[in-house]
Amino acid sequence: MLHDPAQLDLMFQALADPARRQMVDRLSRGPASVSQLAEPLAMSLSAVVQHLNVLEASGLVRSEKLGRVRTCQIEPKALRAAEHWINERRLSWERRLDRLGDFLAQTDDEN
Amino acid sequence: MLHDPAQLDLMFQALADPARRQMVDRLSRGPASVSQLAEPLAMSLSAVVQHLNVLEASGLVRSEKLGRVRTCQIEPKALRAAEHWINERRLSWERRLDRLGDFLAQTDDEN
DNA sequence: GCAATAGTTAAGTGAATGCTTCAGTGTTGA
DNA sequence: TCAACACTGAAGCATTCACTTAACTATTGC
Repeated sequence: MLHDPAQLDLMFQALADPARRQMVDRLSRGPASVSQLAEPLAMSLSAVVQHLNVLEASGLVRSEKLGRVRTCQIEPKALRAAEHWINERRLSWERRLDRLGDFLAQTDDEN
Repeated sequence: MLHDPAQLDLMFQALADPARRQMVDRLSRGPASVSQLAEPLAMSLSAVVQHLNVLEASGLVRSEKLGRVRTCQIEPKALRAAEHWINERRLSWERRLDRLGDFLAQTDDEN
C-alpha cells in the first residue's frame, strides 16, 4: 500500500511545498505541536493546519490530540517509500551506464 | 548548488506530477526522444514538452537536440540530491528513536 | 522541391493550490 | 466561572498548474 502510485503521488506532492518540507524538517528533530510547527513560518496558524492535513493525508506525518494540543510526528516508513522510488530509478540509470561502460571498454580491447 | 533550497523545491515539485514521474521512470531505463516519452502518455505532445521543460528546469533531466530529434536523459546527481534530503530527515528521526529506546532500556534496568 | 516528421511556442481555460479572515469548539489554569 | 489558549472549519480570493488547440519552424527522406 505504500508503493501504491496514488500514495506516492500524495507524498511527492506533499514534499513539493517548501513550508511543508520545513515542517517535516522540524519534525525530523522530534515531535511538535501545531503551534510549534507554525512558529517559524510566516503564515497564519490556519494555513499551517491545512499544510498539516496535506502531510497527514500523504502518510508522511501522524498526529494525536491530547487535551487541546495536537502532537505531530514523522512516519519514517512513508519517507522511506519516497526515498525508495527515487533510489530505484537512479540505480537503474547508473547500472545502465555501467553496462555501457563495460561494453565500450570491451570493444576498445578488441581493437 | 544542488542543495540550494530553491533547486530542491524545483525537484520535488517536478516529481510531484505522475506524468513527470512516468517520464523519469522511462528515462531511468535509457535515453529517449520527446516522442518516445510522449508515447505512453494520454496527452498532447505539447503537454509533454511542457512537462519536459519542468524536468529540465529542476535539473532532473538533461537533453540535447541533434537534427530534429531531442534526446533526453536522467541527471542522476539531481535525483541523488532529492534522495539525500529525504534520507537525512528520516535518519535524524530514526536516530532520535534509537536514543529514546536506549534511554528507556536504561531506566528500565535501573528499576 | 515537397510532404512527412519532430518538436516548439503562444494563447486560453478550468481546476487545484496556498493562502487569508473570521467565526467557531473544546481545554485549561487561576 | 471565565479568560486565555490551541486549535478547527468554512468561505473567499489570487495565483499557479496541467492541460488544450492552433499556428509555426527546422529536418529528413524520397
